[in-house]
Amino acid sequence: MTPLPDRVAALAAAALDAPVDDVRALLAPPRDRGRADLALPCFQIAKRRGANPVEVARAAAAAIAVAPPLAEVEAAGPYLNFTFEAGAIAEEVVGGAIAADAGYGTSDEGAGKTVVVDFSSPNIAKPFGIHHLRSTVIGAAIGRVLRARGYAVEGVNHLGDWGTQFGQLIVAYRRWGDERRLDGEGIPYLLELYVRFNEEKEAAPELQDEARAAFRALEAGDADCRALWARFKEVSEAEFRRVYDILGVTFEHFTGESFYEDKMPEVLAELEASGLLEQSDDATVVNLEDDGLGVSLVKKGDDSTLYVTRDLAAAIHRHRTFGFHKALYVVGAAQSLHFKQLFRILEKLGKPFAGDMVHVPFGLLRFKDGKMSTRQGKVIFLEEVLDRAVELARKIIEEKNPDLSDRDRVARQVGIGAVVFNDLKSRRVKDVTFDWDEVLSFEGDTGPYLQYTHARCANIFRKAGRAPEERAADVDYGRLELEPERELIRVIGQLGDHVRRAAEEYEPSIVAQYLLSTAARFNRFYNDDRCRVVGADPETREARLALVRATQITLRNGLALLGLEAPDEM
RNA sequence: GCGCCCGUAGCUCAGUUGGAUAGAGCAUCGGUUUCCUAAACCGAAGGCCACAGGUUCGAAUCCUGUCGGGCGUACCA
Repeated sequence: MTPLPDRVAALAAAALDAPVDDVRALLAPPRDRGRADLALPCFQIAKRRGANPVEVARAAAAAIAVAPPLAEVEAAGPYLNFTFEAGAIAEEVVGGAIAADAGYGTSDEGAGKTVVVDFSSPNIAKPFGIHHLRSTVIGAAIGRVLRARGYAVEGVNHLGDWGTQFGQLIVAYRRWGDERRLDGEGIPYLLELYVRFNEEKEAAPELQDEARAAFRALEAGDADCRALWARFKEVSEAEFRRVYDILGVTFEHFTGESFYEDKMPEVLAELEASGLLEQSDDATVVNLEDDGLGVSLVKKGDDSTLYVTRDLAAAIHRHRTFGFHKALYVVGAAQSLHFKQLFRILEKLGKPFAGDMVHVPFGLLRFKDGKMSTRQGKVIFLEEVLDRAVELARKIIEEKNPDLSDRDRVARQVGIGAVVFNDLKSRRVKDVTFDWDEVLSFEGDTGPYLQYTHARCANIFRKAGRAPEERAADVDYGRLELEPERELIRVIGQLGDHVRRAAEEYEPSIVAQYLLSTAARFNRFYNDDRCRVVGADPETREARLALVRATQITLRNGLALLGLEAPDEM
């Protein structure tokens, strides 16, 4: 059956003598106040024919025959408002959501297309800090949203496992390292060495030269340096995998920067052949001054490589391997220039896919008193944050629902949900200031609020003595006619639109905000005495159970896109 | 200096791609539980949408400029 908005667009287009597509594009749910389900602003259409929009709306309203599924067509000033019969819209939205179930909100518009998502990408030998959560959680959510739109997604963890910093670490370890402490303490010990190196470097600048030499040796294949590097990497990956398990984040590929080591000579040769390389102060650069992008250093004075060199190799390799539709880089906004340079160089190399590469930036995580700095040891370990959140969730459960059978599991779901949601709820470009109170908040616009709302839905089914999956044969959707019900139905009907926008804009917060408004609508319904489910007459009860089920599906699917679990009880 | 990003309630943020009277959460004050979990709900208070111009029937949204903040600006990533 044709979706209701399309049918309205057809009716309105006929009455207005305007193209259906134009009308369909203008048709939108009105802002909260109105009662109508859809509204059509008539300004543009009126202007095109030099008429008064108020007149146009009034004439159109008179010309449209009000027949099911429409209950009312009204001209409100320059707007044309449409209201559906309660049963028609409820059947389409609620019935549709229940029928689609896990598929509700998805689409196949990306079928046959592959998107590569480069995200998380922490640096080896450094702790997985709270600041890595941003790329990890945002990138993972973008990947899930794209999959929901039908795209094939290749998630790549571009581990920072190559570069001068390993020269630094090798130097630090050779000078001050202690085998037993490395064995026993792992990453925190490596962090200690890294911090010490950066402190001592202040007084002894020659240390930096030593570090560059060590990295050069590493790149040249020096056995000793290799062994140390492999050791650092092994210690780090163990910790990272633990964190990813906790967050439920997976990758198709764990190809770090070192993976491209043997692929860089080819790129450098291609750059050379294209005449893009210049010598400048001993270094090898690509000059992008004409594009207003400065110069990009592809090789240092000592011939060792840089970040951009590896990213060029990675981009070419990825296109060769995946033939991607888009390649996304979920990396902090601070690296905007780097990506502009990278994409521009690919363009200059004549790579046809250069235009399909997208930097998806996000804002900096900062402390109240300034920037987070690994070099100074100013980091908050992600695991500490998660542990505290889970601990607090456990405490709250013991207070509010001490009989809950699955306490540990739910505490984990809720605690982690709070931390993850907190990072996804605002537009990603905004800088965020780390605040324990905010991260550990479970009330208001939070993940636990959404999870709690979902649990309420599940609880209604328990109270009704019904399995949520069980479907009544006949539901009289016309019973859903009270205002709180109608508003809940309207919002449920918009999941797919919001998933689409989130995919188009690579913006998980669109889903997060949508879920908050869905939960708010449901809770209003839930708290309204007129809308009680279990005590209602049999017909109304069935209809409301269907509405609760549709809400539950919407919340559960949306939470899943963000990487949050949806417990049935908490 | 130049480039990119941000500026909406005391604080943290939404604002459906330019539409109707700018909305939430937190904090403050007041209320709701013999009734499906109060991690909730209802109400009060809180606004020069940084500022100034411009485009438009219409601007928080688009353009220009100013101010404020953040980030970046070659041998780190």
